[in-house]
Amino acid sequence: MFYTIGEMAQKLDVAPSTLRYYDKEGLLPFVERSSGGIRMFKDEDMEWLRLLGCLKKAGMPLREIKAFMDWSRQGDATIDRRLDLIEKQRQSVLEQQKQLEDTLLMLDYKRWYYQTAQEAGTCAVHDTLSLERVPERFRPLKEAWKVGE
Amino acid sequence: MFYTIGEMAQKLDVAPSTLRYYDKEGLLPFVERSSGGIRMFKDEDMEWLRLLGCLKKAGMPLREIKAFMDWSRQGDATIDRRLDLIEKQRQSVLEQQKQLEDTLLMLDYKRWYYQTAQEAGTCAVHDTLSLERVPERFRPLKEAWKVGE
DNA sequence: ATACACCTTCGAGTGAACTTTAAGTCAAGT
DNA sequence: ACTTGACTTAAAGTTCACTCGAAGGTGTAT
Repeated sequence: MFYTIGEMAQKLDVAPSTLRYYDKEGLLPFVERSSGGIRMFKDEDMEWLRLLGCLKKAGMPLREIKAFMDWSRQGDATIDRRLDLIEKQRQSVLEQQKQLEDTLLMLDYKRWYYQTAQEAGTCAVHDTLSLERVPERFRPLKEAWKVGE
Repeated sequence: MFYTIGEMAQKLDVAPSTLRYYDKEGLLPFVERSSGGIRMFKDEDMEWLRLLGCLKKAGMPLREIKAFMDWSRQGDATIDRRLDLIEKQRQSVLEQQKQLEDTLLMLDYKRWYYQTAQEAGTCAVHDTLSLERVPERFRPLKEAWKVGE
């Protein structure tokens, strides 16, 4: 079962031009062509494309994704390098998770801040708010950051 | 206590040119200048800059961060819009967290895959590996994705 | 007073990841 | 055979977030 670039793009929710761009950059060396030159995507191609999307969302640059792809095609001699790359990226994801947690706490604080201000009709309520009326989870944040407005 | 752009950049671990760029884009309307035109950063400016860095790492474009900054300076009439923006970004962070968790599971699988391959000296071990020798946490992944190489 | 490090603006350049455009080809339906 | 819509390429354009270079000003130490 084959798909055209448009069908595959729809399945993956990306623009066809994006897939052409990836192909041009050598990230899709496996896609076959019809006699007329039209790309024919297979179901198994989607696995690699999903992995690609996953790595991309984790912040890996296309150049590194390509390196991984190239090494994969070179066989067992590149296992070490591939493992290194995976571990490097894994570390990066762990750091990003920590970062997002900090950001979420901050956003939760801001949300509470503006919800409170909305009810009062003014941000000025926060000037006259004693510390014990600030939810506990936000207190370390206020101290470490002194986040006001 | 005032800091020059270089000192502030060092504190925040960014390039001075980055801070000048942010200023040019209207993200730092509060920085004062000496009589000679040199930027004088205050300690409290760092709070906003840290918030900025936090939002940036959460994927918020500078244009939206600027909107938030502009609204903040316009006073209580913009509380609703600010709350909307915060909630939108909070939602985006929650989605990113889910995404990173998926990616981490995938990277953990790949790590196990290549560690196993490294010990065996070849990726071919995985062809002859029965399903019950694949760690349990990776099995749903294999099924949903059929991730091989 | 002069040296020196660091500051200023402005405009141009960079790199990543697409996206669009133009000119043309392919394949299916009538 | 012809129309139509989706495909092809190459090259140029876009957006984002910086980053750099040139030419000149600032401020402090000696």
